[in-house]
Amino acid sequence: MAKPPVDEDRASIARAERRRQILAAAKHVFAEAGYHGATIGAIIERAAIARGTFYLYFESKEAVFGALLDEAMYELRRRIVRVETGAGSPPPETQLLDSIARVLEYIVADRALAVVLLSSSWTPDAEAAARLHAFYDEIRSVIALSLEHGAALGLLRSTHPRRTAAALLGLVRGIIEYCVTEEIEGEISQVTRELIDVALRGVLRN
Amino acid sequence: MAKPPVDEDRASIARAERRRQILAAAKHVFAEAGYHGATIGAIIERAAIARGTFYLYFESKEAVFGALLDEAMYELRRRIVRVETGAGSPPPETQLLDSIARVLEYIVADRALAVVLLSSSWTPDAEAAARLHAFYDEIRSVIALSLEHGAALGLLRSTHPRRTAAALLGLVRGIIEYCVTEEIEGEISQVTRELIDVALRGVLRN
Amino acid sequence: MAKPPVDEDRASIARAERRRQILAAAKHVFAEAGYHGATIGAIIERAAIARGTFYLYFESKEAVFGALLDEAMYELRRRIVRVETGAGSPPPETQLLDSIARVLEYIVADRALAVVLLSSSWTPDAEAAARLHAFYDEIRSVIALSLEHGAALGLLRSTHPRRTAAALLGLVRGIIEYCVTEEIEGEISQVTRELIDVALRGVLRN
Amino acid sequence: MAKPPVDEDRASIARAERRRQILAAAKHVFAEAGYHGATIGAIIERAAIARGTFYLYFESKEAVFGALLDEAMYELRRRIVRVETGAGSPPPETQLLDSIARVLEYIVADRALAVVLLSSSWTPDAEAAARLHAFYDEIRSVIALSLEHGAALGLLRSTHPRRTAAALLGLVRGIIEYCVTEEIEGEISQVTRELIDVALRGVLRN
DNA sequence: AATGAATGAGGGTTCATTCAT
DNA sequence: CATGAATGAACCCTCATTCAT
Repeated sequence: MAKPPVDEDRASIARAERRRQILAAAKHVFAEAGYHGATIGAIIERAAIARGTFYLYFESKEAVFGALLDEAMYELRRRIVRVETGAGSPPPETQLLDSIARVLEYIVADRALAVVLLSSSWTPDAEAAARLHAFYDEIRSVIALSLEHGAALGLLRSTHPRRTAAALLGLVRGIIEYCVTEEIEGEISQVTRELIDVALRGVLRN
Repeated sequence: MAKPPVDEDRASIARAERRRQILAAAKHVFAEAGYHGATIGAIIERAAIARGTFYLYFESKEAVFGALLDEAMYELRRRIVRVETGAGSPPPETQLLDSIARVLEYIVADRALAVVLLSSSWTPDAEAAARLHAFYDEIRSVIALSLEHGAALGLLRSTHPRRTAAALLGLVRGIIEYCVTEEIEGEISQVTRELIDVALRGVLRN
Repeated sequence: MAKPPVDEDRASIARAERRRQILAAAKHVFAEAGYHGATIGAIIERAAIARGTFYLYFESKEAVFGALLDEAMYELRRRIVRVETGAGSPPPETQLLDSIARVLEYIVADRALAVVLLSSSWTPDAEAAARLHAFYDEIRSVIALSLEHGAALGLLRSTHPRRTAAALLGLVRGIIEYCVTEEIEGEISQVTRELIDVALRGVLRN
Repeated sequence: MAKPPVDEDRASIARAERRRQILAAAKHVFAEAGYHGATIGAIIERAAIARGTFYLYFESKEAVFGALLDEAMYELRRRIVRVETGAGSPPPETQLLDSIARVLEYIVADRALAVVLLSSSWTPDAEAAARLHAFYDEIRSVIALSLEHGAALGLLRSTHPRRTAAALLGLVRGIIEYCVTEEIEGEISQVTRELIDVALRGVLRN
């Protein structure tokens, strides 16, 4: 009674491993060529598997792309927490800083993923594009709510929440793009702090 | 023989007109489908020309895309001026605001162009991507220089110039994306003011 | 004013010619390999055209097959006329004989077409199969009606019309298959007469 | 050691059983999709066996198809007996009727088999097609011989034997197709009698 | 004996590009 | 100059077959 389960486990672990391997290959190919430019040929070459094997793990090119996005979105959502202002909570600024730091660390550590997330908002056909779009919308909403909350508490200035949220999301994406392009790893916390500083206090001296 | 030159002019004007017509069609197609997703078939259909005619005006698909970027970059460069601090110059904030307003007006008025510029930074193959990349780098440099300048004059806080520039560029792109997606036209000046406000003073109350 | 129309005509004639050429090639390939076994590669090789050219004339493999069937069914329908029994009409037997002779002549002259029509009633997917099926049903109905008509007039024996019609249709198909396989051309009229004879009077001596 | 043979028997029985199971599954799949449209995947799914297991019992897709035909042809041959005219034999008409009734009963009871037999005469590649072709030829010969025999005895009219045989084979196939398509089971004997009647006496009243 | 993951040749289709008219 | 029919490389995907477990 011991063997079968072990075998099944082994098999299922191997399968999961294979899947990750293909996903990783696909991520790089999508990053380098974009959704349409990416070819199954490139993916399987990078994953060092046969053509047919790919379709054992993913139904289609679209499906891998979707899986990629889903995974990334899941990881990102995990790292973003709404700012709490109850008694005993850490100062809002710290909470915000932590969320962003977690996101930046995750993304900057995975250049390819960053490229996919930053670039694919428009290109791929329908489905996936819509999903990514919805994701960004979700984040903008979180930011907008936080801004309104902060304003209500008198912590933040009163601005058009969604517009400002869009600007701040862009700001973060700008930094990510920079970090990814410039190979700046390591002192993410420093970058994060600067980022927050610009967002909170602007670039003006006073 | 006075005529030929006139004929040539007329011909060359007609030719330029045709070229614009193709470029405009291509812009929309690229915006809707992305670089790889766009097809010559879609472009010529929209431009209402024959297949062969396209190749009379552009060497290849890559070439139209390049021309599109070049034109846009030219227009954008025209609208961005370095902030001057000499005596008699308008206040720096005003100058900055004017630059951004001009850029926003141009871009938001041409949704398709905005989409192409925002999305294509990674996708198309090599050449054009590099050019767009270089363009964004150039803008980041302009911003970084302005930041350093402002800091030297004691107007701005001292920050890591390129990093902050990247953040600010992202901020502008975030707003553009928002305006383009949300169909907010008309009160661009208002949006611009808000944008500048966030950039200069941050979201914090004090 | 004379040229353009002529050009158009020439072009449209050339186009029709090309289409026929592809249809003919497809007919042979379908006859040799069946619907699924047929490949576009085989068709274009036989038609001596490039892969893409095929798709300039037909939307898909299914489409050529459909066009093939439609054409054949049109030709067959033209050759089948309901037996008339009004005063002054030729004797029913003669009319029947003429219909069948016309059908046999058409089909036996085109071995490949015969094979396609005889074999494809089951295989190809859905659409075309249904169309062919409906066609055979239509013919069975014509036969059944004629049988009922003949019985009402006291010319024919009273039998289960649809069952007998199915048997007679099979009889004709059996002969066609035989003629096509055995390379018997030429004296079709003789074969037709025999066929009718068996159908009308059976094989029994008295 | 008395056991091994028993084990072998048991094993060989089990093996034969498995084989039948696969054949049955294959028959349905071939009937539904045709030779080329049928996939090993569909067969093993229907047989509820693993992919590799299939190849333990059949060398290839072609091989199952061949086995299917062989089995069917064997069963059909068993049911067709040449008409005997010796003293003490049952009347020829009865003998003929019995043969056909046996064939019809066998075939109509197995719709899938009927479809395979009726449709696959042309499609599958070479080998199997030739075998089925040969089988039909064999039947045509039996019929032709019977016709000649009957004519020699003065029972049947004198006709071109092979041509008439082809027509009669077609007639039977037409009825089979009808019975299979129209879901008419049960009173096969009635259908058979009608069939023979048409074949022997034709549709004419006199 | 049984399994099912892996393979890769080959199928249908698209589309950037050319060239005779 | 303009046209659009023709081309064929390249793409995504399927499926018969193999082989390590």
